[in-house]
Amino acid sequence: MLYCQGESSPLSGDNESMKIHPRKVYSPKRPAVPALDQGKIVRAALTLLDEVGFDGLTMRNLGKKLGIKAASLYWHVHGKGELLSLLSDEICAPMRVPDRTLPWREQLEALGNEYRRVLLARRDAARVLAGSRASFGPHRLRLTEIVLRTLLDAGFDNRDAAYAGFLLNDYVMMFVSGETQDVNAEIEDGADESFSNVQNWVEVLSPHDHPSLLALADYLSEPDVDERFRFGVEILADGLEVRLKTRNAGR
Amino acid sequence: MLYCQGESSPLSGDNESMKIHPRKVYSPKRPAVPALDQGKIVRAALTLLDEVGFDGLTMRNLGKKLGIKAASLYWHVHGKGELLSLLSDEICAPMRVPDRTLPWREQLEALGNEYRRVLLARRDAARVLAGSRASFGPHRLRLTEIVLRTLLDAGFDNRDAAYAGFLLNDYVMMFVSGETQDVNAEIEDGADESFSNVQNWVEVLSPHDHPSLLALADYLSEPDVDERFRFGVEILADGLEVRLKTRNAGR
DNA sequence: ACCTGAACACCGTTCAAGT
DNA sequence: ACCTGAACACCGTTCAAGT
Repeated sequence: MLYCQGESSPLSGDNESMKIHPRKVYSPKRPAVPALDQGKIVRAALTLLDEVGFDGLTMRNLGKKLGIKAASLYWHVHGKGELLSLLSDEICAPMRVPDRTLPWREQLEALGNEYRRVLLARRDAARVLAGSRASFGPHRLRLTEIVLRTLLDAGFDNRDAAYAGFLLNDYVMMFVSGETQDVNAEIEDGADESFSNVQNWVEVLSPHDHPSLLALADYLSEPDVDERFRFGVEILADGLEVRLKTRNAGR
Repeated sequence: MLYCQGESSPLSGDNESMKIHPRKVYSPKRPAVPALDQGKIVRAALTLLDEVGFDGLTMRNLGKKLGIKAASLYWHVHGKGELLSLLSDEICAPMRVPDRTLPWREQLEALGNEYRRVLLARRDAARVLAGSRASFGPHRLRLTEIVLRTLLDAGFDNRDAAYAGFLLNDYVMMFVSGETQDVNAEIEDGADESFSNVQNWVEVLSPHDHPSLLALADYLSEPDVDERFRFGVEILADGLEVRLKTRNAGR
């Protein structure tokens, strides 16, 4: 098996520990267990995200989904920013980790593939991650720790390992952002005004000004995204390998 | 000189051609020359962007800046989406192009540097580009044409050239997005709750769970962004060079 | 043809007030 | 402690009406 499962998030479980004694001796007018908690909010936000996408993920819609007023959310969460950070971390929770005994190159490629898989699993995940602040949730910390460890084990020095970690992270994020962005959203309009369409795109461009663009049109219209992703990972890995070799030859 | 200046945008000039005869024989109650046009809107939007940033760039603020009602904008522009696309292209207008006689590697590096320079020149430029649709404005077409031409001239086949073009574009975009994002926005609060601060960041992490993260803390807090950018470009170029050599050796 | 007034259907966030 | 009502200060966009 290529991957090892990371420890499962507390959110993934049913959080039964809080429900062992649902009604205590307290005055039962108000339930001792509050209706809302951060876990419930995050879980509801995730399913809402899958249903309506990033633009539909609003505090008000989330309140509606939970059957409460949007204002109530602010008791458990500082604001939408914090919610997005929590979501970012939760989205990365199912991230599996490659076998440590594999060569560093394969580990790195596996990490890239897994990261992409996890981001594609949830709707608009890349936008959520991009919209949230720096990543200090436990799952993302675990992830970057493993990336950096892999690079250090491979023989990179501190500086190169840190930068390479950024690079891999940035590449996957950007790639998924790009492939997720709906360029195909203007097909509903029957109007022939679909300018940015890839269909007539080629016919509009002048072969005098844009010969290369036209020559490469087949590949610019994204016939095989997976292939393009693999290409990028390979370039990165090759580049890093060069770096590693010249470094070691130098000393 | 390393760069050649691209043809200047019509927006950069004063658009005097429209003002030669400001008052025609028409009934002068309403000016024959309309108060608004797309060029004026885009130019005003750019200066507004520099003043208030991406979040402040709203249709209503833009209308205020132009001394008109926001609704009037929709006569000249389909919506905010189109405005962002126009801005994207205009932001890329000052992009200079490297000398074609240089080796492809240096041309590529120069293109990366120039692209970053242009994006850093305007406030929140990366967010504008990311927020807008696929890039089919004249300036961005010119830019990608040159990138692809450089790669084709270097000897890459169509597929690799196309993918490598994506890769370079994505890298620079993502890098600038990252370095532009204000992680330093929480300093105003005197509260010791600044969790995502890089200051106490190191003290909070357990050395048992995150040894690599702690070991690389110096470089993760971005001491030298320029250096990190150069690192990434170098890795990409090295990776592409490997690709090119193995391809040519294979046939 | 070009611009305005006025509205529609939303946002995130705050805060006194309830229980 | 936890949730609601009601407001504040915004958004993008539409569209009949003015000139």
